Amino acid sequence: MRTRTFNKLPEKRQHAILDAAARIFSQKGYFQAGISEICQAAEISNGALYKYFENKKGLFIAVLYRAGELMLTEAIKIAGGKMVLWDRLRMVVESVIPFSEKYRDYLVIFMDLGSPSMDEFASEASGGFERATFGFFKSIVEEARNNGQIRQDISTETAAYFIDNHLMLFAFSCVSNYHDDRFCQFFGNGVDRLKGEQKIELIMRSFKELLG
Amino acid sequence: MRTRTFNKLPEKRQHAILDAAARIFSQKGYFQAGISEICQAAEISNGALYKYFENKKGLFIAVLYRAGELMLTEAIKIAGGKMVLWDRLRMVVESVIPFSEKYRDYLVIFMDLGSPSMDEFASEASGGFERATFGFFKSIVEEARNNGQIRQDISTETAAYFIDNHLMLFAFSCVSNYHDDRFCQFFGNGVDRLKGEQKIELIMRSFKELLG
Amino acid sequence: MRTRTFNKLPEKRQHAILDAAARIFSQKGYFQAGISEICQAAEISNGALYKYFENKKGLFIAVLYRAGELMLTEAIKIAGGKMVLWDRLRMVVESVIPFSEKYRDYLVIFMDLGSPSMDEFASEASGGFERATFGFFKSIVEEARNNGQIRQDISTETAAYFIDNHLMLFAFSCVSNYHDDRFCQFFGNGVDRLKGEQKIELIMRSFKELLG
Amino acid sequence: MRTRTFNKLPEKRQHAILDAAARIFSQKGYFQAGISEICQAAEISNGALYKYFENKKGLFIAVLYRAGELMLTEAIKIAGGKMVLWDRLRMVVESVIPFSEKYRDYLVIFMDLGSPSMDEFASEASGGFERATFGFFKSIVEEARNNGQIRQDISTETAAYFIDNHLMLFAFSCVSNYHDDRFCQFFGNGVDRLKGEQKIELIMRSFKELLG
DNA sequence: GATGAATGAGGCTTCATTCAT
DNA sequence: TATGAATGAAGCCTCATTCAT
Repeated sequence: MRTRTFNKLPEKRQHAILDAAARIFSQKGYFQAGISEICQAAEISNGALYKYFENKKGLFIAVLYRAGELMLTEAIKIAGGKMVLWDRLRMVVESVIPFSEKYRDYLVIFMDLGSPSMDEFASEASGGFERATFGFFKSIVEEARNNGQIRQDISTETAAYFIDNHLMLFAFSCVSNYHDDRFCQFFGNGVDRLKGEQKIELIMRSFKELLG
Repeated sequence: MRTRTFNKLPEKRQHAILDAAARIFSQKGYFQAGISEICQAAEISNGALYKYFENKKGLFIAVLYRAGELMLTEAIKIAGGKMVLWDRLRMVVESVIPFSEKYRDYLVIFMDLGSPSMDEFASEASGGFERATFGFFKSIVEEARNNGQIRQDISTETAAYFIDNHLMLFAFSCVSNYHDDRFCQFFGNGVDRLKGEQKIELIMRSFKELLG
Repeated sequence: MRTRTFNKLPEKRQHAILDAAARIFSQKGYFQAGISEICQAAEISNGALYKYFENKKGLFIAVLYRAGELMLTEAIKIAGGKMVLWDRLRMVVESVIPFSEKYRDYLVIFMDLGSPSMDEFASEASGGFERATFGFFKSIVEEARNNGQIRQDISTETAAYFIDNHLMLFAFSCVSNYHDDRFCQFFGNGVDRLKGEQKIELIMRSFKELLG
Repeated sequence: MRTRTFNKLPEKRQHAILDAAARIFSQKGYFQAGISEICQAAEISNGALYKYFENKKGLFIAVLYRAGELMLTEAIKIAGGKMVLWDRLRMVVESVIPFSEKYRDYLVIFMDLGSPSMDEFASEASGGFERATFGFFKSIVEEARNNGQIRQDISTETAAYFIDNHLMLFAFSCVSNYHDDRFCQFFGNGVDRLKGEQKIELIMRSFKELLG
């Protein structure tokens, strides 16, 4: 574990380094991102990086963990309190845009994990987080059904998976041209881009139409 | 466009070369795939490749076009004839597995386009195909609504996007560990992998629960 | 085997490359010799080197084989014909100096194999050659004993090992300050260096005194 | 000379540090040995090392001096008293094995000095010690000749050099695979390794056959 | 048109040495 | 005096692309 020396840094500095790495990784992708470029962005020497992390892979995994941390923090903010399903979903959907703006880079990186060339990293990060979102959506769906807020004949898995898919792809559409195009082709005129707020309303309409 | 010389090759040879390239691209990803490795797989010389295609990017785009071609061919097979919505959807869903087996490599490459580091290629391929699937799903949804096969209060876009999402992610789950894990976490026990047929039934159930 | 491409080069070019590599390896030692430096000396690009040899280690082994080749060629020149022991030994001893001048670099490299940090290479080259010199010395010693040219009570192994040691260390003294110093401390006044011819006479005297 | 601060350390600590450095230097060779690795082995900080020694080279020279010291101490134990030549030689030969076991690392380092890439260090250490062994062997040879224990017609230099060569290479064969192989090829069957005691007898036989 | 050897810039990583604490 | 984090030059190797044959 080379991380000992990294963990000794002030937390702000740690985050600044991971943020810088995330920026480069998100811009160029893992394989195209250069170590020197990252070091320059992080304002550390090449040597320092290798004191902090075993190698490029190790750095990337640290960035993934940071991404998980941030998402979890965000999730916790959303998960608390009692709420009608639609309010809660709106809250979640609305949180996507500021999150995707503030933590764009981490979201992009997370998204990249889907690529098969990243398979070696996928297990490193996805497991915990996916399981968590599943649990969360499952519980709010069940509660909503018990309260008669959604149709009785919809199974929990179906609803939870549907919600998760839509949210994931919505989040992706906030940071990737490809997914934004796709979203706009379905919901827009295929030429102009939809704005964040418009997307939110469309997502919410989908939820209501299919679950309500 | 060096493609002229490529097009002079017998079609079988063209396909064999693209297939070989697709195999390597899918195994390693665009950036990690080596030109020499591809040439070896395609049984052509390095020099020949640069006679056929401008450069690595040009080769990749040719592979993308081939992927689009194959998907379109498949789509056309499915699109024909009159059919009840559920039968048509089942037909589509069921076609995913053999397609993902036969054209695994192309599907994987297509999947990689979602990665932001591939943004420069995304426009190259997605546009045409996405627009096509949208049109297709939109038309069958509208027909189904007219025939009372699905709920009247569901908008076409919502339904078409929902269907497309599910199919896309199902297809991805057939070729990517990451997406397979995700699917199984939602629908399985999170440990064992679901088989193709089980997935099909779960997808169909989702369609029926949410649209029906 | 990357060597296929190397073996396609004209033999002169092959030797020129190996000679250049041998020069740098002998000057700096294996670990201190830089690939780029070698390429510059060999007038080839870095890339070419890695087409010819798997890596630095592979290049070094090729140099070792070349050294073995040269020594064997030299040995064959010496081994032929019938001769009185003393004449034969003188011939061998005398051949050391021109050989050490012409193939200084290879000799130095061969010498370096004795260092424990080179253990991984030692087996690559020594085995065959050592065994060969042993066989050669053993046969001339036995013949000499049968002809009454040396004392009857000296065992073959003892004599062969003695001869080999002296020759080896003599050869080393021709290319290494350390061994030259050592030789001169024993046989000279410890300050001035002995010349090649003087060394030859001293070696021959040793042979005669101890074997004769 | 940073050595002043080093000399202030308790002698045990000094030896412990030099022993640790010797261990690493012998395992990896001078160029492959890492300063940090040595510091870890010596349980001192990187900074401390540079307080004790000017640089890597300075540390290595200190290790060489320690090696010389130890060898001299051993030599003195052997040199004392009056003894028949063969007994004295046996004593020397027999002392090689325990010495090579106890001070393996120092012996290996000493051995490495023969490599031309170490020429810059060779003068640092060899001079004094070689001169000493020469003096020692010369005196016992002369005494033995005066007592009629060896043949009269053997010159002092020849005998001393012969003895020193054999002892040196025997010592090397105790710590280096390369030299062990060489010894066994000459005296063994070339496959099995000879044990220490067998080697001793073979060395002694050589001495008696050639000098006696 | 086809070949495949050659190029050389650029990537990841190491490590002797320094210096603020 | 001791620490150990930081430096950054230099090392080995890869690979997209070119070009003589």
